[in-house]
Amino acid sequence: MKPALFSVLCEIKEKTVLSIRGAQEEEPPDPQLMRLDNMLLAEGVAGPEKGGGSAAAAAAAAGVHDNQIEHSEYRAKLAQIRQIYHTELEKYEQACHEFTTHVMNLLREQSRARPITPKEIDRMVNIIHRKFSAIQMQLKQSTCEAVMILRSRFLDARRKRRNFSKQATEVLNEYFYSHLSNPYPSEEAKEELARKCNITVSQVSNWFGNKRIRYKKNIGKAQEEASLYTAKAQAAAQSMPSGDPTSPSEQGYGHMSQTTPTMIQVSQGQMMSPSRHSDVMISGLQMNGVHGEYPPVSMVGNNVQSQVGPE
DNA sequence: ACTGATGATTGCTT
DNA sequence: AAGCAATCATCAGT
Repeated sequence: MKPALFSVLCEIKEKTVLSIRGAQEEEPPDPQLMRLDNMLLAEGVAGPEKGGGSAAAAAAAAGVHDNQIEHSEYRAKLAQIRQIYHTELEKYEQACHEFTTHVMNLLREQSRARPITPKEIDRMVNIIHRKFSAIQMQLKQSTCEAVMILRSRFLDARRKRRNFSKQATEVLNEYFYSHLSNPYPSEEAKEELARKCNITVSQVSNWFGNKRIRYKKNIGKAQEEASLYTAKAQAAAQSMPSGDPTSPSEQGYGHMSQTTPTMIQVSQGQMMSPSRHSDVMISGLQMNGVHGEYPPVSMVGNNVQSQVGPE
């Protein structure tokens, strides 16, 4: 009768609500879904709160270096995605719940006109669930994609490299050209350079690797640059007060006598630590020289994916 | 949009 | 393990 039916409905309703939040705990352990869930969990998008946002904000506020800034930016974006993901998820759960209730009411009314078996109800509810699970799946999918894009954009240094600051290039070039006969800095020298330039040792290694090969490939052009730096080094070594400290302007070369500094030219790199005092250069933070914002990775609409923007 | 410069990665050699 | 050579992907000036 009616009371019986009503209680059945209620029971189903409860089950519904419970099972929504654990779609993957249901029977079909959809491998795809599990993959998505695992990834979201691994990225910290799903799962328990982890004070991500505030930590990122704190890191951003605390100054620090390029890498860390980017990292914190990345985490901030991730937190954003996470939040949207959760609100969306909640929205879906709510909608599912409401819809189920609605259908229940409908069925209940129908039950006055014709007998409705619990099986039928079950079927209906299942259909609804499947629909909403599909939506959830989609949400998870696009969240995953958004995270992946974010990762590749922020964490893969190669995809988003920045040129070194002018001072850093200056320091590296000075070392390179004053050690042209043997442009292979030792581990300690690399560390020193890394410290001076505010980059990592492996970046120094990369730089010298690139420099050596590119110098070799185009000695003609490099020579001009070389003469510039050797002249600078000499000036610095002798601390010549007369001639102006040379115009540091990198592309100002051209005149400069043909000192043709080949790989052997510069005798011994004894004038190593010198110079670098000469020019003013951009004394401020090096990061204001480079571009500021990446593709607007903010604001997320309904679709989490829009979070990372096009490209 | 195109192009040269440049930092990073990959695969190979020594 | 370090370096070289080729290549990728982005930067930055035009």
